[in-house]
Amino acid sequence: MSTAGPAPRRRMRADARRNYERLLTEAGAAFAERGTDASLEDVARRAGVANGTLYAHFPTRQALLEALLGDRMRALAGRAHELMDHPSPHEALLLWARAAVAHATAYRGLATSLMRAVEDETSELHAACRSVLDAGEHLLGRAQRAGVTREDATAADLYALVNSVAWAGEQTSAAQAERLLSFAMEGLRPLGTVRPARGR
Amino acid sequence: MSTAGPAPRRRMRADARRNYERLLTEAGAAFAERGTDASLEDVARRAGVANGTLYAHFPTRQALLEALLGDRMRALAGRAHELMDHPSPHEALLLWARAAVAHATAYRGLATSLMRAVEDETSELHAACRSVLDAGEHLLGRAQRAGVTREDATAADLYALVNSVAWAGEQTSAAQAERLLSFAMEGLRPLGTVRPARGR
DNA sequence: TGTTAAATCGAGACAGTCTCAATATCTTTT
DNA sequence: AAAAGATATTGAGACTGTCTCGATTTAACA
Repeated sequence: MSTAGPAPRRRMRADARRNYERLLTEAGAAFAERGTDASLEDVARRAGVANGTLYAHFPTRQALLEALLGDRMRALAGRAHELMDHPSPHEALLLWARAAVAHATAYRGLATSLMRAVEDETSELHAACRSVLDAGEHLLGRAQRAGVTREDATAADLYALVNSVAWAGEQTSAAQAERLLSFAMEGLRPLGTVRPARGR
Repeated sequence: MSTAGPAPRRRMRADARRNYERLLTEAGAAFAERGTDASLEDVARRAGVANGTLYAHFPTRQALLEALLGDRMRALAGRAHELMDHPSPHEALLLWARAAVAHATAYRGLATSLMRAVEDETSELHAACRSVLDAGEHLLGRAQRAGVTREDATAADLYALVNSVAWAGEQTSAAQAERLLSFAMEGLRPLGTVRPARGR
């Protein structure tokens, strides 16, 4: 639950702030149990508020997701920058990808929203998605410069890969997602090289 | 457009048969342009039929998909069996995976349905999905016995992989899907081996 | 306490899913 | 060729959901 709030130009009225927080709480709960397609009518009901109020605060579903996840996504981007110091560029990339998958699995249906939002400039989630994609690009670039990752892989590929794996995890199990991720990340190693017998 | 029809215990009435075919045609068109979430009300409208008629013929959306895709899916399974004779087990697996991705990309949203249906025994699509999964298992098994594919990969992994890639393709582009597929399939090679410099 | 800007309310317009009793249509039989 | 019987179609209706906007309420501040 973020404490940042909705970018208030001036301080919000007390009732507005209260409703904003309640809506966020209930939306988080609803998304957690029903996925990102949960009924917004229901969210408003659970927050004890008319649905018009929900739409006043969050004009779109993506706005709700941004409010719910924006901070965490920026933290994920930050984590990528920290990992730039990790001794093994390939390991760093794998660790970060794993974290990104975990993030994209927060709610059922989230991977789809994240994928849509990165393309759609008008989405409230767009900026957060971009920051994640850009962060991935740094890690990927370092791995490529170190010669431990295929040159033809792009940041967009990495973003799609992470979200695809998260999507698969939503449909089946976290264990399968982890296995898929390890396959795909191994597949990013350059062709014509000997791969370490232990996948680390 | 299948000519198999709806498993008629006895011959269908002429009007029923006509409506069945029309519904299938329009559903195919609607799914093609709107994805698998297209409005069924609209499908019925376009077919010039009341929506109750649609539900009489196809009790669920998945029933419609089975009628539309069942034959093609069984053909895909058949293709796997043909490929068992291919000289390169790894190449055979790759070729088949590519065909499976192409199939799962027929409609936007299809990958999700295919993933759901393989888990859900009550789905009308379940049997067709199983036959695809089982077919993949044969190809995968041969590649593993030949020592060109990781032992820890399962048929479920392959199924999930193919559908994840198809999903990514839906969200972005066929080109990116192809790249993701090639990464993942390379990643299926056994650890501790030298990989060919050209991905074939 | 009165004023005012801000926020909330909730009915209403619309679209979609799915069901089922009434009705219509085809097929078969005589 | 008409009636009987089986089969299929109809479309209104009960839901659930999205989203908007004019009327109303409420908090903030002098």
